[in-house]
Amino acid sequence: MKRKLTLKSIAKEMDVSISTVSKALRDSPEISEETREKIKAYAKLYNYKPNNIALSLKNRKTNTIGVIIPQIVHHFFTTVIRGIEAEARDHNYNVIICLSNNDFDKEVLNMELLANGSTDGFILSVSKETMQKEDYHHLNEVIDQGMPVVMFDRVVEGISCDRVLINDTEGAKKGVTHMIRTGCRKIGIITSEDYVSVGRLRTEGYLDAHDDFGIEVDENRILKLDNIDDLDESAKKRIKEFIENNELDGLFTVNELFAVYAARVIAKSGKTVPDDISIVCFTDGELSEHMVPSITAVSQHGEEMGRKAASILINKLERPEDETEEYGTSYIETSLIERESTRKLNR
Amino acid sequence: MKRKLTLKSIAKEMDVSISTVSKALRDSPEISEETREKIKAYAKLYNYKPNNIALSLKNRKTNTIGVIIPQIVHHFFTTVIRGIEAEARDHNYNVIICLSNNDFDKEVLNMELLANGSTDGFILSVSKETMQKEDYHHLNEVIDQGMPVVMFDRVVEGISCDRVLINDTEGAKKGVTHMIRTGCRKIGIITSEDYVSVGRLRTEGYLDAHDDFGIEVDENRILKLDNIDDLDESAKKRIKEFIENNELDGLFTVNELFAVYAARVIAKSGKTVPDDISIVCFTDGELSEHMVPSITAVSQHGEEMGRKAASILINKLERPEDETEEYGTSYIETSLIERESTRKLNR
DNA sequence: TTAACGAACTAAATCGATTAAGTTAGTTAC
DNA sequence: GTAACTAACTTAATCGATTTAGTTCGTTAA
Repeated sequence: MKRKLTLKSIAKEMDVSISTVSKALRDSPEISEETREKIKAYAKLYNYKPNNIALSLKNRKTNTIGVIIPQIVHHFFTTVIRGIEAEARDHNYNVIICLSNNDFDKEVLNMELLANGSTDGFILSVSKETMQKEDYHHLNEVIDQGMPVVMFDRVVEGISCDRVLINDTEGAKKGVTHMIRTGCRKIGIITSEDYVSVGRLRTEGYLDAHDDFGIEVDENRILKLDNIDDLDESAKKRIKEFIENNELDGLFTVNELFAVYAARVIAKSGKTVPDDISIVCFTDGELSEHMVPSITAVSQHGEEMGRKAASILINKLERPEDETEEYGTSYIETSLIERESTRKLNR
Repeated sequence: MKRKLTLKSIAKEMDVSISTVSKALRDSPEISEETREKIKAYAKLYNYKPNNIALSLKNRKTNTIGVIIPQIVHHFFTTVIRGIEAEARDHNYNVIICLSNNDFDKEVLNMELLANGSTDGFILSVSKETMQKEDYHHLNEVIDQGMPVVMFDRVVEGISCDRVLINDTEGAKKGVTHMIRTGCRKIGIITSEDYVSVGRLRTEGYLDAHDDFGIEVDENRILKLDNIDDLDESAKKRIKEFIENNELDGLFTVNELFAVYAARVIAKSGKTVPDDISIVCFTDGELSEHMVPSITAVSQHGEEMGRKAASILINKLERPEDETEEYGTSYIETSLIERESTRKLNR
């Protein structure tokens, strides 16, 4: 086992001072050509790499972005991370990912941990528990210390930070409009209670689409579930009843899981998709792509979202003196991915 | 914006030396009860937290585990990460996740980055490109510097490190045996070329199961694809032909994607699952769970695997003087999750 | 009376890097 | 001949923490 090279060890070996080594490696004109070349050759030969920890301490800059997300298992988040990673790499930043598992305490813990010198800023999607508690002291604390924060997807109001969102209303409207255009007139929606922002906004899009075509909305065709993240037994039961008790010819769901389970209920009831009933879901993931029939989906463009969030954060980090105290909200456009669960549009 | 507290700023404020503050906060008996309490009260009031970077530099220990994985989009990896996180948290370690995107250069880059002071050790699953290149200099380098490494799932030989694997052969055997027991006699397998270790081992399990029951294996029923990670067009084509040209009553696949696509081909051909043909796949994920019909799967117990890998690594980190140079391989048992794609066993 | 001791601190080294502020020796200018 | 200048270094401060090795002063023992 060989010990890692340091400036000190090189200096000793080459019989010069530490600063000479440092300057030589950074091509300072203060050091003679000859000495410079000699030191650089030695460093290269033994593969010297500066210690990042020491650099971070000295520079009070880590060049690292902290990402805190509720769960990684969601395909959407993995695409967002990919976007963040890509943008970060382009600007020489590293990315540290921490999972909150939708747990408030863990979110706080992770932030405190990373805030103590490990990162320069944060990109985060707040956990469900945090939203319910409405306790944002940990966010305010890091912001107060001068660390920029960018929230995405699940954002809360009243925090001094930038936001990146998808246009939920517009996206839902696109999906529902597509069903209307392809002949559906009795479209149901499986969404969340209004206190979950994405649920509320997507429900709005559903209503907007109907409005545009002058179609009356039947309140019975709106199912609001508590939990938008999981598909538990009670949700399954309510979805089953909802589909059995409504004569639907179209169904919009705010996530993939609801759509997949609904498709299962529909298949068992002997109806076919899309002939008897069309399905469109929010979120483009593996499930909707691979199901039989595959499900038409409103894509959230997670990668683009990640890139955007990272780009905003890095921008703030690079010019910290732009303390204009101005925060913006960026919207990522959605797009409809037509698959087998909807009829073809006759143009 | 308020600046972060440091020992220095506290010392100045309280008119004592830095070391007094440090000692007081660590409850050293060298400091009088009175001073200690005063300093601790102040630190608590203003929420002092030591700077991790400074601690890491001083202690030459980061208490951080670096995790390098090919892709996060795989449900399996997300479960492994959850296990690593859980075990790490229990032992006061942090986890940094880096994605290699199956790219050799990125794997090397990530390792070098993290090795320069950011982590104490590594848990990794090598990228496909690395396996093909058989270039492990980056692994040997960090190991040479005294950083312990634990490989999981996709491991390579000839590296001085511990390994955590699932019992691939046993798992495949379980799946195939289940089909044989439920009456299948013409079972096909969609696997990878033998150079991908998991593919080779799972094929072995398939053969073993047949052996046990004295059933002859027809070579035509074995399909070996190049790429086990994606389902590209050429893979789709070969799977389609494979199923159409074989009179199968059972199908085992080494991943979910192959199974899902096969199910689609089978459905289109008018046959039904499991009545005409049973399906079992390796890897328990969201796809197999939610498909209609849902697919019986060999679960890899990713979380357990992550915990095990982290536990081994942390153990090495905590007692570095156990330089016995002995490395072991741990196996995680698989289990069969019976779903709708196989017939029920008559007991 | 004074050496010895201990309580309660402080000073300084250290981790590994960067960099402003010296230092030394040789060259140039007048 | 010497002041001024410069090339090529070195010293030392700094980032924020810990820790070993002092320091100071009051108390105790002989």
